[in-house]
Amino acid sequence: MKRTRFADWNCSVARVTDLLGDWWTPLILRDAMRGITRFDEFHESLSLGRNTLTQRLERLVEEGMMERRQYHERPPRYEYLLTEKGRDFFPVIAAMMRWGDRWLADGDPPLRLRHMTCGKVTTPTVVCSVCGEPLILGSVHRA
Amino acid sequence: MKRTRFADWNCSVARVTDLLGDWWTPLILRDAMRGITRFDEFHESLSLGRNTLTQRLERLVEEGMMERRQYHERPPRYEYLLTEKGRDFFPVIAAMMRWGDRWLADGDPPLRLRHMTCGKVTTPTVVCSVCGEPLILGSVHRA
DNA sequence: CCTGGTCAGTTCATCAAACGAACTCACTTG
DNA sequence: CAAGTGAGTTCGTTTGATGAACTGACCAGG
Repeated sequence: MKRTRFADWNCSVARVTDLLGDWWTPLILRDAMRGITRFDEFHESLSLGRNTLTQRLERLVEEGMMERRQYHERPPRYEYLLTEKGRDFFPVIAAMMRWGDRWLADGDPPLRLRHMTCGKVTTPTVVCSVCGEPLILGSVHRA
Repeated sequence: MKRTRFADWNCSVARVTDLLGDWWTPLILRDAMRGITRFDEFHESLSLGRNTLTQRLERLVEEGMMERRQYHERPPRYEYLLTEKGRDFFPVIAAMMRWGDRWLADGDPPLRLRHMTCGKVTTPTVVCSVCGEPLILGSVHRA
């Protein structure tokens, strides 16, 4: 029995989950956002099966979130770089970090972020694009 | 062989992924945020196996993201309500929607959100908590 | 030349967990 | 009584992760 697919659901969350709702893909993306590009680096960082890593990287390339760039000719060697589409997933990762820091951290969060523009230690905050107020559950409804 | 666990990783994204990075949990949370509370409603909405739904709801209760509230005594009947911890996951879902709307939608996004405070159709935006500028990959680094 | 190391996969056997159907139990309703 | 509802539980099958090993194409050094 094939795993349930959500790609055709008329719902963004379902479609995102279909693409990225597995154990490894968010972590691969996080690593890619940290600058990791090569198969071995991903493998070392995450310690997942090589077949699983291969498959996930392929999927991310297929979906246009990563591209392969050849960095060595013989033998052909590729690195995996985030596309715009892949980089644009950063706010999701940031929101996850925010939630995890608040609710799953034992003490200090594992990692603090500094916003380079204002120089301050920052907390990713999801806000309304129009008025800038933080969006919380209950403050939005279907348009 | 037991699935790799990330709960002890010193990394928020990994911990969040350990808890929520499975196929169904984000969708269950989305449905809960839409107001669904009962076992049958979840089951109907998502069409997943009843055992899988049971297990996921249990996990969410264990993790303190949902609580069971008895709404009928004989036989005992429970509904599943989001806690503060569960509601605070909304920005992650919103960020996923934002990304999905932009990159996975064929035409119009399936769902537009209206922000009740300002009354406008809104786009969830992840910003710096200090200066309010949108956070994109590359604009933050480790503090 | 050979050997060993590196890199990026590929293969394979095993097992956990999803899947989907059916079942179970305790009620309620007609 | 039978049928329906709701919330699980059980069970057999299949999928896909896991972890180890293998493979092939190089390169470097002896």
